[in-house]
Amino acid sequence: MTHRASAESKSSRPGSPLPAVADTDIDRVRETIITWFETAARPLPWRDADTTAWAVLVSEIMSQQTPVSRVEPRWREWMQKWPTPADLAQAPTAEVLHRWDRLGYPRRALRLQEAARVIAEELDGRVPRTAAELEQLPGIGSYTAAAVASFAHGERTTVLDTNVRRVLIRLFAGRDRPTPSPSRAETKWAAQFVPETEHEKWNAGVMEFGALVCMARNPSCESCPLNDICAWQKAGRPTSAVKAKTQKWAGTDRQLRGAIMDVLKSAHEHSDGEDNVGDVPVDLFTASTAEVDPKLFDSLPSNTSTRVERVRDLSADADRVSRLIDDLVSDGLAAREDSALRLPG
DNA sequence: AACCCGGGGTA
DNA sequence: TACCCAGGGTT
Repeated sequence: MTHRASAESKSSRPGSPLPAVADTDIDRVRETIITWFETAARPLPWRDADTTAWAVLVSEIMSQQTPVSRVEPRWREWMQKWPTPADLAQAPTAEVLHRWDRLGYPRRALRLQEAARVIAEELDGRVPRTAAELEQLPGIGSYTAAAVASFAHGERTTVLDTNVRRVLIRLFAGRDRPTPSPSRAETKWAAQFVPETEHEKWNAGVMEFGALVCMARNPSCESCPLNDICAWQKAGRPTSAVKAKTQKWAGTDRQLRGAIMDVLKSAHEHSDGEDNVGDVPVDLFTASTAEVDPKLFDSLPSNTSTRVERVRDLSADADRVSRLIDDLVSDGLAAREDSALRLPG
């Protein structure tokens, strides 16, 4: 009980109040989560004791909005190819995007390289140690800064990802899911759970608990070691009336852009060690979508034709394709001089 | 606060 | 189909 109550006013609208939490419950939850984590944690490679801060940072960027199972193989390849910030800083951007593969949100790869350049060129190759400093780097927001500071450097931060938010909201607010984005009040509220010692175990543990027990969809409440104090359980596990709105995908620029990136990466892969690809894929797009010499496909990988057809299927409008390609160039996703669009040879 | 940014697995 | 996933950035 006590004076902890005031972290929340009536500010966070749809979610309503974050309740005061009794000290006994805080102790119970900390102890339970940390104990559970010590036996149930997945053996993720970036949790190994000898993992560098840089490698931890890469794992966190890759994991943004991306399931861990898909990240692991890419992360292993990256860390073998570019073990230090200086290595990634010097890599051709086209190759960086290619090795990002299909993890999604390729801007993350660009920003990771930008961050690598800042670290290599301005910070003497050292990953910043505090969350405040980390957050100054491109592509690193409040979550990633807190996570890297905690997991790589042992700083006592409040790591608040979607898992942590869901676990705490269920346990103490009795709701099934958190609001779309955390308020400052929620971050402050969540901070009270982070213990003085073993804070890395808490941060990693409560995240893991959300991923393996208190999942968004079919949570394992039957085997949950905290279901006796869970406010959501006591309330009968109600579901939110308001459903999160999901973005359209089919037919959007987003889908078309992804298809274009797919072709560019395919062509880049084929261009390794050769010099005959040039900017053919771009010509395929910017030329009339109605008429393309089939011989152009001869110099490309066998599946490029299929990929280009996919782009055509998504848009019969050549201007739209051109515009998206221009956007990709201006966004740096296909830098002309750096070679994703104008392919290396 | 609202919106944009990929892609794949799953119910 | 809709939802979910170790979020961040822009307007």
